[in-house]
Amino acid sequence: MFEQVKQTRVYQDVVEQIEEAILNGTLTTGEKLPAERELKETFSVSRGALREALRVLEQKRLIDIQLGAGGGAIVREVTPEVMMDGLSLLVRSQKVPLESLKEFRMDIEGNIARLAAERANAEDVARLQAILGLAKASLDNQEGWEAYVQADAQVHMTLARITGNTIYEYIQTAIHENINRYYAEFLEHDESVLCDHYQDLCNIVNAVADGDGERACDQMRLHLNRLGK
Amino acid sequence: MFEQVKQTRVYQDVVEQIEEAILNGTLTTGEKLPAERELKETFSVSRGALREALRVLEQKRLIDIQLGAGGGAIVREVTPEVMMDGLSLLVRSQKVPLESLKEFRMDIEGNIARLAAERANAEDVARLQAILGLAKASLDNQEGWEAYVQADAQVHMTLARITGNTIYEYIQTAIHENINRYYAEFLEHDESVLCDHYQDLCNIVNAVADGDGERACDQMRLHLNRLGK
DNA sequence: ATAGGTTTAATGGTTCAACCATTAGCTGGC
DNA sequence: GCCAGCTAATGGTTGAACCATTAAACCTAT
Repeated sequence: MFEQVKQTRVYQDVVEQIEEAILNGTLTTGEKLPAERELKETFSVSRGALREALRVLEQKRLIDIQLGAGGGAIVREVTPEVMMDGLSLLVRSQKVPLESLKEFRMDIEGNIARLAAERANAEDVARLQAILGLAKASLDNQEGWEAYVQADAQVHMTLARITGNTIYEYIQTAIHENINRYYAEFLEHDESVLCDHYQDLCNIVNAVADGDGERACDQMRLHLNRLGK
Repeated sequence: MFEQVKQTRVYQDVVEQIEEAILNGTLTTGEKLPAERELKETFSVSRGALREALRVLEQKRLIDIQLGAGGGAIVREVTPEVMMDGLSLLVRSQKVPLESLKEFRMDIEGNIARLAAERANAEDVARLQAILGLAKASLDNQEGWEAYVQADAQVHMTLARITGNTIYEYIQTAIHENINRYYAEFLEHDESVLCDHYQDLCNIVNAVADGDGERACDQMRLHLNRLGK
């Protein structure tokens, strides 16, 4: 019947007010909030409490804070980037079974590949093939895996961008920044493995070029499944 | 060639040290950190700076803070829950095209339905059918849409749980807490709409009962597509 | 007049000290 | 043995002071 009285902390109230103002558009991207010493009067809180609130908003990627005269809190643009921290923590904590992460990744990147295949135009395909060219060159010239890994990442990122859905773009970034970097360390560098890997990428890009979403999805999943061991 | 010198703030250093300790297991779930007045000595920072660090860690869901004697910061378990805040901000900001959100949701929930169909045992199916029974009853008895909406949410959540992948479970929660709640307000309450909606749920559950992943996925996507308008 | 340095003031970053509010545990009286 | 009240530990909050960084105003020498 009754709810537990929630513990109120003044900084939380400040966070909620500013957050609400940002999300509902009262505060717009790029706008500068008043100085701390002014804000603390507005909210009638101490500077310490206000600063705790600003720390939280900064952590949420809702504001940036600039130092010096004329500095202060500036409202950031809200983008799917805000989803990256969570996934990053999840991976780094290793509290979630690797299988679950792998499954999630295969589903996400499979969908990305499918959508990319359905939506890629000639220019997109050309860009993908150019990246493949670089990858092939770095393999042939024995430039080592450094350049190759970079090319691989670019293929994945480009596919995400082709979908035109920024959510996928940022999730792909988060995956690369976390999961993939982890695997990359254990990736064997011998030639046959890299060649298989390269062939996978070719298969995916070819499917995209053909506009065959299902095949692109399947090839991507095969590719990731092989990596995951 | 050179990198921009990053601005160092003492609280950030404290955050990183504690975060690292939590993620690498030096600090384990449930463990209690020393009192603020002790921690500030350990890190050689002021209590204000330390508290800013604790606010950030709290926001990241890495610690809980208890009040009173014997209170203090307690290390939380890291779960996919940490991903919810980002998605929540994204939806509330309305800065991301509804189409993108809808597409993302259809892909995620489609995958959930497919996995659930592939993995559901007899008990799972029985649970789903029981929920459908409640939904049907609330429709027949004209109990209004309140009970029905709740049953609908339970179907989605149960499917996510059946996948056995906690990432999907939490993403589904985030979706329900944000996207779905938004749509629910605009859902028409007239009988024919609700009946169509109910029929969708039946189709999905039937596909799951048959172990037909593809059909479950398709039905789920159809269902969501109809809602999105 | 302009280039270049210097001063000034605004502003975030940090610290310290004090006090309040909540809570767990102890203590003493019944 | 139990309950009331006291005590101390601990997070919550405040105010004041000072430091570090930055932008803008202000000189000064050529």
